[in-house]
Order: sequence, then structure tokens, then C-alpha cells
Amino acid sequence: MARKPLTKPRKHASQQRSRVTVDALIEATARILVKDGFDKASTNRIAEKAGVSVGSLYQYFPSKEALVAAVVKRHGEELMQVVRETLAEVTALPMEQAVRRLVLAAIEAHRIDPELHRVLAEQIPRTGGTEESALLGGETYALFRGYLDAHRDEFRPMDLGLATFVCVTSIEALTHTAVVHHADRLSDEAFGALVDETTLLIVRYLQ
Amino acid sequence: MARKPLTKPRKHASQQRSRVTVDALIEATARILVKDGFDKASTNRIAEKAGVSVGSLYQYFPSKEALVAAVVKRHGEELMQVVRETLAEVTALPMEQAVRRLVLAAIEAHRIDPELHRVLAEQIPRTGGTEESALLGGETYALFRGYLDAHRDEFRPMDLGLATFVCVTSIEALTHTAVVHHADRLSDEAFGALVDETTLLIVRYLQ
Amino acid sequence: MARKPLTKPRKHASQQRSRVTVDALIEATARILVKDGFDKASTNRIAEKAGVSVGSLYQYFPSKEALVAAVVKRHGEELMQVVRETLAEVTALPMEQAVRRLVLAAIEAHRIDPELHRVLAEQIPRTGGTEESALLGGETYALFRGYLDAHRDEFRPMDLGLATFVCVTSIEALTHTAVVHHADRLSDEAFGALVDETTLLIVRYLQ
Amino acid sequence: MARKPLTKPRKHASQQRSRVTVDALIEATARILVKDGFDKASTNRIAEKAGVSVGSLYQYFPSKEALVAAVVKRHGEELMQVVRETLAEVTALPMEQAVRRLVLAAIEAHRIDPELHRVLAEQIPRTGGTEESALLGGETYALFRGYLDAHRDEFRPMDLGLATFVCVTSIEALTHTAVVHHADRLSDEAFGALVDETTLLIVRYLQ
DNA sequence: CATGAATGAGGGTTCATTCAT
DNA sequence: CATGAATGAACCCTCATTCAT
Repeated sequence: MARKPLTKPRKHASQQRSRVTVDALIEATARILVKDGFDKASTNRIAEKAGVSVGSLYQYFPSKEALVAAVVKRHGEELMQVVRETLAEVTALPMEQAVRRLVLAAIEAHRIDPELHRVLAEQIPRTGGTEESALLGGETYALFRGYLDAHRDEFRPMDLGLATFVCVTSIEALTHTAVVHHADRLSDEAFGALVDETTLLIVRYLQ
Repeated sequence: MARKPLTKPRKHASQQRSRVTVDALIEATARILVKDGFDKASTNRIAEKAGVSVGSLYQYFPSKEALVAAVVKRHGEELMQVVRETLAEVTALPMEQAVRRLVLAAIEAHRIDPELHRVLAEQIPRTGGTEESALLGGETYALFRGYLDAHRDEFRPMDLGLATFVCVTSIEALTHTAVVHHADRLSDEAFGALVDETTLLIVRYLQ
Repeated sequence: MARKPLTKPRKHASQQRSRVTVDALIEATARILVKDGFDKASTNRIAEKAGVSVGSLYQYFPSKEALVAAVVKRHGEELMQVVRETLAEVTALPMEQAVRRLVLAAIEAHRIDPELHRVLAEQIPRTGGTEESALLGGETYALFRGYLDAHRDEFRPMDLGLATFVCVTSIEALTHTAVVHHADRLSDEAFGALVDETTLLIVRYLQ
Repeated sequence: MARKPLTKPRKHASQQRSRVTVDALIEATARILVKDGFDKASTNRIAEKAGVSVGSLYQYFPSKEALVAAVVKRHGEELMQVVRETLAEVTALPMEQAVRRLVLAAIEAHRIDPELHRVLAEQIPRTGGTEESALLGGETYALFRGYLDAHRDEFRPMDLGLATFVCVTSIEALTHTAVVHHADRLSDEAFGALVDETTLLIVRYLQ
């Protein structure tokens, strides 16, 4: 009956069995979210698909929201993995190449699980406070800003925070829209062209 | 017996009384969407807030979805109003001024009802096929592309379709994110700076 | 999305607790059907009378129809029990005695639960295809025809199928009408007379 | 709101316009009953099909039940018309011919509107008290009994009431089942054979 | 810990009936 | 009298959550 909106996992799943169960639940949730959407994703179905009982589900997650939050977190971490690695590789590169690599990384990130990305981006009742699309964690901003800061002398003088916002938001939007909404209609060349243009957009903006 | 999810209003509400009721329902839906989110917006509550009975609600809208679709449509038309007017005014202007005006218009459009805009953008189960956020109707693309086409000689040679996509998507994302997610944290100067930067982004890209 | 009217029970209720619940639900449905008729029999009321929650009801039956179908099935099986047993006992008997026993069996069958029989016969939206009043399953025809076939030499030459139809339909109608509609007005002697007459009707017809 | 179960027409529809409206309503009800069944027959739809407003419907009939009762009454009268005429014609005929004519009349009566007959017989919540299927009014019994009485010397001695019950019920059941449930599967010869058999059944019984 | 039967509030929707126009 | 917008009780059904086993 009571329906408290807890959002944190219940336990840290130290044991092996637990870990497996938790993963199965998160994965099942992701799959059902993709197939049926948030509203139709019922905890009973999730538990069933995960091969455990509803009771077990509630052993590890205090609420449906917590489960979804875990999916968001997991997917977000996969995204950040890509972003982090790319930004590390890119530090030494000249600007244009760096930007191009970043754009490619953004596309790659969106392609990890485009369907899931879409559902999470579109129909998850934002659960936290300010959340930057939740999937893009402030870390991306920090990393990118770090890059800009390190290469400050290659650019025109600018407000770093603002420039970061402009670049990150644009790249995110362009790659997201392309991958998530137009992937089927876009040929490889078209994607290539998009990368060129996006790179151009950012490079000219920063110069 | 199949039950198709109708999305069209049930009657055209030609009479006065009807018109008022329909408007009240759409408005109530918008308000409740904002306050409670899509999932918690129940038809009974909407009807109550609109000051009519559920029965009346279903006299004018065949389903909850149709009601929400009407809200999307109404809001979308308000947005398009702004976009259309601005693009008309702007045709004769030199590029930089034109772009600046467009960016301002985009902000203005997002400020019509930012809370509602956010809910519609984020948690409305996309109802149609491809829909570009549904709020941005293909018309925006067409209009902007028309502008680019008319001013082609002021720009570098480019793929018009692609350039339109890049510009529209970027402007949308930047203004949307700023207004919808950071409005409270942004001073007027900050907004001014954002307009400057966005304009710069687009202008340099097109030149 | 289409929503097919399921008619099969949801799970086979193998466990003890389940079995009890399922029986309670079927019994409650039967009782409410008798008291209020089909239209007024609501799932909530049925659940309440069965002493379980609506949720439980839907755990075992996917729809109201399925529940009613279960009642029909249960009652039909009780009827067939009587019919089957009687026809087995009767094979060796001379015709008149056999027919008399059959008529008595028909009355007995209708008396199992006359009120329920009436509602089922009268107001249950026929759920299957051709359904012979659904309560009388084709089996009765087959059994009776078997009897006629085995005793063929005692009768006049005739179309077995047609004769079966005539006999079964007549006996059913006479006993049904008597028990279901006139039980209160009929004395025991009157019933005795009815049995005599019905037997006479059939015997003379077959000779 | 209030839902009183009145059953009598509201006015006698003396005026011409009224008569037409009332007929249209009854006819519309019959058609919708056939097409959608009792549960799906809504007063709004009936009114629409009849080409009048719901308001007008309630001007002439105090409730949905009254409307259905009127349909039952009208159909019942059409049946009785046939029965009455036939029994009048038949008085002078020798028994076998008389019975054969009666059986044919019963078939004819069921063929007036078999679909409607079926719905009325099967799914109309019996609205009155004892009602003999309501469609068969006691008059049939009286008329048939009259015939038996008049020809008493041609038959064996018998309880007239009981014999009437047996004959009327059997003929009704056989013709009803044949026409309403097997009409499509029965050839003309099959119907002929059925008439022969039914006649035989009754004649032998009475002799 | 796991299980899954049980719960019941609440959701979307329909429809007989009324009543202001 | 006719109209049809409005009403709202009631219906069927779902699903997050609990708890006895």
C-alpha cells in the first residue's frame, strides 16, 4: 500500500548471488523499459523476466523508482566511460582533431543502447532534483571545461563555463537527435557529414 | 475487440458552451501535467479541476491520450506562432541580426510556459511516428531552410538540409536547456551572454 | 492494442490455498448470478462475497467472462455426471423403463441448482460458437444417439440423428420448463404425471 | 442518476408524430439488440439510430427496460398473430393435418425475425414475474388447449392442461432450436423431415 | 533470504438518466 | 415537446507493495 519514493538500492550486494540477482533485475528493467515503456513496466513483469520473485526484487530495491534509477545510473556510467576515455586520449591533440574525436565519441556513446537511451531520456519521470538529463552527469561538463582550460591559448578569449555549456549541449543534442531519432534514415556517409559539420560548428565557435 | 488509441478530439465543439468546456479541459490537463506529471494525471482529476464531470471529458475527448495530444497541439501552435512571426520579420535582415532575432525568439517561445514545455518534452509518451519532440513540428525546419535558401549567397556552400538540422537542433537545445533547466540560476546578463554566444555559434558556422 | 476476451482460467490452481480460493470465487459468482443476474454481477462484489480481493480474482481469472465460463463449466459437468451415469445404467433396460429413467435423470439434473440453471440458460451471453445452450454439451446427443443405435431393432426405422434431436430437445425442454419455471406450482403427483406423459411422448414416438 | 425500473410506455402516443417516433425507437432498439446484444445497446445509440434525441426517447419510455419490453411485446404480438390465425384455420381439420399446420406455423413464427427472437429469448433479463419466455404468452396455451378440448373425442383420455403443456413446449423447443440455432445448417428437406417427425411426435402422443 | 499469493487503492471509461435551453 | 450537453455512480481491471510461509 504505502508508496514511499525511495531511490537508493537497499543493500550493497556484497555477496556474489546478490550481485547476480541485482544485475539481472537491472538488465530486465532496461529490456522491459525498452520494449514496453515506463508505464507498462510492472515490477511483477520485471521480476519474472529477471527470473526472480517480486519479493526478491523488493529485497534489493525499495521501489520501482529505485530500480529505474539504477538503470539510469548504469547506463550513465557506461556513457561516462566513453566520455572519460576519449577526453583522456584527446588532451594532447590539436583542437580540430580533438573535437572530431569527441563528436565521434558522443555518437559512440549514444549507440551503446540507443533504444534504452531514448526511453530514459524521454519518459523517465525525473526522479532527482536538477538533473542534467541525468544521463550526462555534471562530470562531462567538468571534463570538457578542463580541456578548454588546458588549451585556453588556442582559442579566443571566452567565458569558459558558458563555452562549455554551448559546446556540450550542442554536441549532445546533435548526436542524440541523429542517433536516437534518425539512425535508420541516415547512411554512413550522412553520419560522416554530420560529424564534419558538428566539428566545424564547434571549432569555428571556439577559434 | 480491438480498441484503437484515438487521438482526435471527438467533436469540433462548435457551440459556445462546448468551446469553453473544451478549453477548460485542455487548460486543466496542462496544469495537472505540470503539477503531477503524466502518470499521476488522472482523467477524474482533470475533469474535477476543469469543473466538469468525467462524462463531459469523454464527450469531447475519446481518451486520456487525446486530451494530452490536444495540450501538445495547443502548446505547439503557440510555439509555432512565435517562430513563424519571427522568421517573417527576419527575412530582410542581415544574417547576424537575423540569427540573433531567431535565438531570442526561441527563448521567448520556451518561456511561454516553460514548466509545461518541460513535461511535454520529457514525459509524454510519443504518440505519433517519428515526431521531432512533436513540439517542433517539421515546419520549423522548413521555414529555417527557406531562410537559408533565400540567403544562400551570404553563406559558404553547404548542404542545406544538413545545415538546417545543425542550426535548428543547436538553437533548440541551447535555449531549451537554458530556459527549462537553468532559468532560475541565470541572470539577465547571463541570458544576454548566452544569446551572444549562440548567435556567434550559428553565424560562424554558416559563414 | 487488441484485448481478446480470454475465457480460460489463468493458472491451474494446483496448490491447496489456490484451489480453495478458486472454488470460493466460482461459488460466489454462481450465487451472485442467481441473486442479481449477469449484468449486476460485478467483479468487486464477487470478490467480496468470495472473501478475497479483486486482485486475487484477477490472479485466477483473466476476466469476468472467464469466471462465468468457469461457473458454466462446473454446472455443465455436474449435469453431465448425472446424464452419463444414467445412460450407463440404462443400456440394458427395455425401452420404456429406459426412457422413464432418462426423464427422471433430466429432472434430477435440472434440480441440482435450478436457479443457477435458469440464469445460465437465460442470460449468459453465449460465449462460444454454436453452443447448444452450452449446458447440454454435444455429449448428451452422442450418448443418446448411442443408446438409440444399440437398440435400433426395438424401434421403427428412422433417421438416428433427427430422432436424437427430437428426443433430447423435447425431454430437455419439458423437464427444464417444469423444474425451472413451474417447480413451485407443481405437486409431486403433478411431477409424476409429467414423467408419465413425457415417457409416453418419447416411447410412442420411437416405436 | 436515479434508475427506477419502470416498464410501461409513458404515453399512449395518440398523435401521429408520436406514433412514428415510438415505432422508430422500438425498431432501432430491435436492430441494435440484434447487432450488439443487450449489454452494448445503449440508450444514446438507440436514440441516434432512431433519429431522435435521448431526451425524446425518455419522453416516450421511462427506462431502457421499458423500451426493451416494448420490443418484446411487439415481437410477441407478431408471433401471436401467426399462432392465432393458424389455430383458427385449423379448427376444422383432422388432427394430423392440424398438427402439421401448427408445426409449420411455429416455424414460420420463429422465422419472422430469428435473430431478434434469439436475443430476446437468450439475453433479456426477464423483467416481469413468471413469464413463459414472455414471447409465448399464456394465450398460446389457451388456444391450443381450446383445440384439444374441441377435438377431445379424437384423442385418448388425458389431462388437458398437461397435454397442452407437453405439446406446446415440445413444438416450441423443436422449432425454436431448429430455426434459431441450426437454420444455416439445415436444408429444406431437413426442415421437411423435422416437420414430419415433430408432427409424428405430437400425433402419436395425443392418439 | 526467497517466494508468490494476496491486497486494494485507484485508473480509464461507459452509459442511463436529467434538465436547461 | 425536442434537444443533447452534462452528470457521476459504477464497472472492469492493473500494479506497487506486503507478508505469511
